[in-house]
Amino acid sequence: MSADPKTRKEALYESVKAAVLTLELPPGSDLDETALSEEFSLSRTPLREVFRNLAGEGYLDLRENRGARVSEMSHKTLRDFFLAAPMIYGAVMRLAAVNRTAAQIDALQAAQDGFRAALRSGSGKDRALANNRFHEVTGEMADNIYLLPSFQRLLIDHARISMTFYRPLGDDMARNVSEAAAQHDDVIAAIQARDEAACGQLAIDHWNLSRGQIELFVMPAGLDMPLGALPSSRTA
Amino acid sequence: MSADPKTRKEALYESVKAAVLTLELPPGSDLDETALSEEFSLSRTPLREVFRNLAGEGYLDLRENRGARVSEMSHKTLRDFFLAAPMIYGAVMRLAAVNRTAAQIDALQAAQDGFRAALRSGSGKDRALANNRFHEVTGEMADNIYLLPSFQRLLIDHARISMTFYRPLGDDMARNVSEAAAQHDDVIAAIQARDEAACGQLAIDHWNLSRGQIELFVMPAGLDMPLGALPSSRTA
DNA sequence: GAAATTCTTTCTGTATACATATTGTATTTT
DNA sequence: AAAATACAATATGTATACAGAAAGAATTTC
Repeated sequence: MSADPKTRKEALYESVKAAVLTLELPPGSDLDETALSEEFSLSRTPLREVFRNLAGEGYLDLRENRGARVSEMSHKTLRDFFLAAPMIYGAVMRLAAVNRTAAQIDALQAAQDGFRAALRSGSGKDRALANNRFHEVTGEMADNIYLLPSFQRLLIDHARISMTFYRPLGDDMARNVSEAAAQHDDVIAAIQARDEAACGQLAIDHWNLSRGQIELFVMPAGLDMPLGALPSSRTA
Repeated sequence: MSADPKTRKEALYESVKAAVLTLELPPGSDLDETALSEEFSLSRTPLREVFRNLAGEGYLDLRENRGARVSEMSHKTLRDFFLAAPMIYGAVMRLAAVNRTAAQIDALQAAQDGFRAALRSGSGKDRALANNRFHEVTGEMADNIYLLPSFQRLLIDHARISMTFYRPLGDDMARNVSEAAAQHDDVIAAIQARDEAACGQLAIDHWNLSRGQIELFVMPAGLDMPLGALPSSRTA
């Protein structure tokens, strides 16, 4: 483990963050202070500070006298998510087109390169993290301190929802992620061109793609089975 | 000071929060850990936890090796604020109409009673805090975990901006706050009626009233003075 | 044998001591 | 005298020890 305590805190922060986003730490799971403080060579004091930071950003829940947990996901949060996401995503994308700097475009392109690399050879977790990074950069570009907190919370659960529902299920899935990557390229171009209207439309398109994919798994097509195939309860 | 440590932490939290909202602690001012830990009979450990909570909610900024400061306000934050506020306020108001519970309506009415009481006999700080409380309740009613973080940050700086610009300057001011109170009454009625459209319109009206008042102070009418009244630099 | 209660163990919260970094001051040097 | 450097004082970050609360295990009681 690294010598510098500041680096070790950073490592803990990034580690927990990635574990939450990839569902390696599923919603509701408990975090063990003692185990983590040994793993990262930190005493409990700085470790608990990191927990509090992560709680403030929406990754963890801190319960009185009862330790830290990964923040929960429920039907309600899913509903809240679908309500809030289009508005916030649209606003962030439009602002990104207006406020982006040249350096941020490079960062966005780097994130997109990472995303495509994850598509080619990475795991589902790598893909989720790379996609998350891409959208984090758009948030930095939008550069509005009042929008960012909600946007970042949406990104957390977007990653987790995607990890839940985007499973490797053949061609449909492959086409979907490839389409998402193509949209990312369009987003970069529109942001570079400072085309606010195009960014607004791309936000909608990108959201619809994501939403459609999620809905497919939440509400799959009904099974097509002849009635007679099911034994009735009378014949028990 | 209270015996229960949990209560003392709560007291510290509320005290700093109110001081930030009322500009008693102006943006950028340093917080003294030692002084506050003595004042609230807390050791530095729990005190710093409270600081971290407040930082997560946008009240404070925590700088590495350099203590806590009240979060800054700048021309940029003011601009960010005017950009984000209408959208978020509108969304929260509409959702409040849809999701409010009966108990929350009572809480909202209580907040409004407190606001009117502050108008009659309270200080500017009391008014700002009571108004803040009213809008906090609308946020609770909206009940969307993704919108709340941004909404609450807006409320912090709305209170601080109002404290800066709404000064007791005679009849204009009195008419303005009285109008605001009347709008609050309309808001309660519309939320009670679950009238989402009316709430959306009231959000716009209420925002415009607030915005107009701020603009009056940011951009006052130019002085009307005859040219000859100004001594020219030649006559020095 | 099942339920309840008590005791033990484990974990969370707080205080304090110590290490490290920063800031202000005084001294030295040019 | 001004600037720079070294030193002292102060404040922040970390570790650890202790106190208190929750959870679990074992015993007792019905």
